Amino acid sequence: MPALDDLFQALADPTRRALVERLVERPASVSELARPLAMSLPAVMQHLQVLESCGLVRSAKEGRVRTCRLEPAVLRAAEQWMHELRTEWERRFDRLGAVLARNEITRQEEH
Amino acid sequence: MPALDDLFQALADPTRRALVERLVERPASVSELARPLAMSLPAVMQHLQVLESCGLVRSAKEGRVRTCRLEPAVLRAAEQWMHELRTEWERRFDRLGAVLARNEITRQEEH
DNA sequence: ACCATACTTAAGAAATGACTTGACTGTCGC
DNA sequence: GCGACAGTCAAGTCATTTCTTAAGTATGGT
Repeated sequence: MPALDDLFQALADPTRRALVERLVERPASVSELARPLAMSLPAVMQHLQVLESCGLVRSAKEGRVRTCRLEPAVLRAAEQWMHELRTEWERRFDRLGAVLARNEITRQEEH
Repeated sequence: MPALDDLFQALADPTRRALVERLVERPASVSELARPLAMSLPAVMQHLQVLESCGLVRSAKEGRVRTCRLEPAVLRAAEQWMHELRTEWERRFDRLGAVLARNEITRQEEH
């Protein structure tokens, strides 16, 4: 699933996670997003492009200011991938535990 | 949070996600994991090292075979990060919706 | 002892990622 | 019109990632 590639890749960078955490509060312009970050404006733009191309962020330009907003639908996909993985693992793990417990009982009964 | 850096970075690669999805079923040896993959064994080892160094996978060597198993605790951290982000966003979004609706009513009452 | 199995290590090629600076392009306010 | 502001484009640099091949180390079976 190449969508997950891009999403996880996007979230792997601390600057981009900071942008996302900032955007969760409210939409913001590019320079507003750049202000607290210790890097050039083009660098921030590149991060925003990554976030936008994986669908996490939408932006629109009005006059000379581009406003960015979060699009959480994609987050849900990743959240679900991890959730299914983890619950499936726990399901198998519990079953394994049950098997081990049963063997333990059986072994005791053999004496 | 550098732990999230490493975890998301690890999950951004489709080969590594495939390894994780394979390991969710049951523990496996290195060559067992490598068999279905179209790449050399050292490449698979490197992927496993990435998974191990972010805490997603544990492995132990017995005789000449190294057995790898999944460690889902770290998954939970990422799952939670995304979940909190998304629910916080939805909370703010709902509140915004309420404000807009109230303004709409107010505007209608003005007529 | 000998050979195959199961990794392990090291070194290097090719592609990608995360920045930088410098030069531009549009808007806004006066 | 003109300067400042908000953003954009284009190179170019440096580090990291992903994969390769080749050679080496244990371990297990006979």
